[in-house]
Amino acid sequence: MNNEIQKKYQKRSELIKALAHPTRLFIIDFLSDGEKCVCEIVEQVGVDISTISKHLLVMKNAGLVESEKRGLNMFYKTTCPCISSLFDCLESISKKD
Amino acid sequence: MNNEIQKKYQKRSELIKALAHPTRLFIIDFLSDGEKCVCEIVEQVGVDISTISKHLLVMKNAGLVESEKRGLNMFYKTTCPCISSLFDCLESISKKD
DNA sequence: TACCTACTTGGTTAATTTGCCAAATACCAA
DNA sequence: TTGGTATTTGGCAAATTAACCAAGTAGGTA
Repeated sequence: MNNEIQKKYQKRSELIKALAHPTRLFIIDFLSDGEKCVCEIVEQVGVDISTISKHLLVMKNAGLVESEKRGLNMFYKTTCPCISSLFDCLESISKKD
Repeated sequence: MNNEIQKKYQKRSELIKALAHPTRLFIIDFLSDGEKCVCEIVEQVGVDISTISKHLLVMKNAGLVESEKRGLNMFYKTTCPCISSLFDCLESISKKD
């Protein structure tokens, strides 16, 4: 792999890594019916708020979600409607087991 | 997240993790025009053959590729034609930067 | 101001992943 | 059987990731 090719797949893998965690996948699904604030996500997932905040940062850095502060709350929403079709593909692989 | 939900996203993340490495993504693309033996992959990627072998095992365990031995060679091919559409989705996110 | 709530960041530890080398295995040919 | 090629497996060190707690920051309210 030359340098340019390497860079292409590096970038692609960074995006995929940002999805590659059960909690982050759950959050993506949870956000699919509209934006949520951090405390709503924490309530659903049931881990420490700092852990959720870091997961959200990972996804934000990857461009998967975006956030907006209103009052005391930080609201997160997905940036990409195509994500769900991606999961359809993944599910079809899973079913082969 | 209750136990069943947890399990669902756990499984999904395992599949995604199997994709989440530049070398493995390259291999998936490289296999898209037909099966290849391990030494052909090694030649393209340029890392140790044991490293490639382990990457292939990760993808095989996830159901992303399958293998067949013929003579001295082990041939690998993808199991899922939908993978490339998945990458189209990912690229559309990447371009937002 | 002082205090409260919502969230982020820093720091530590444990677990997981990766890559290389060396050794083992599988198949083929002389 | 001896040896050679292709691949896998074991083992180890380095790098990365994840979870928690504690401390810090931002905005709202009394």
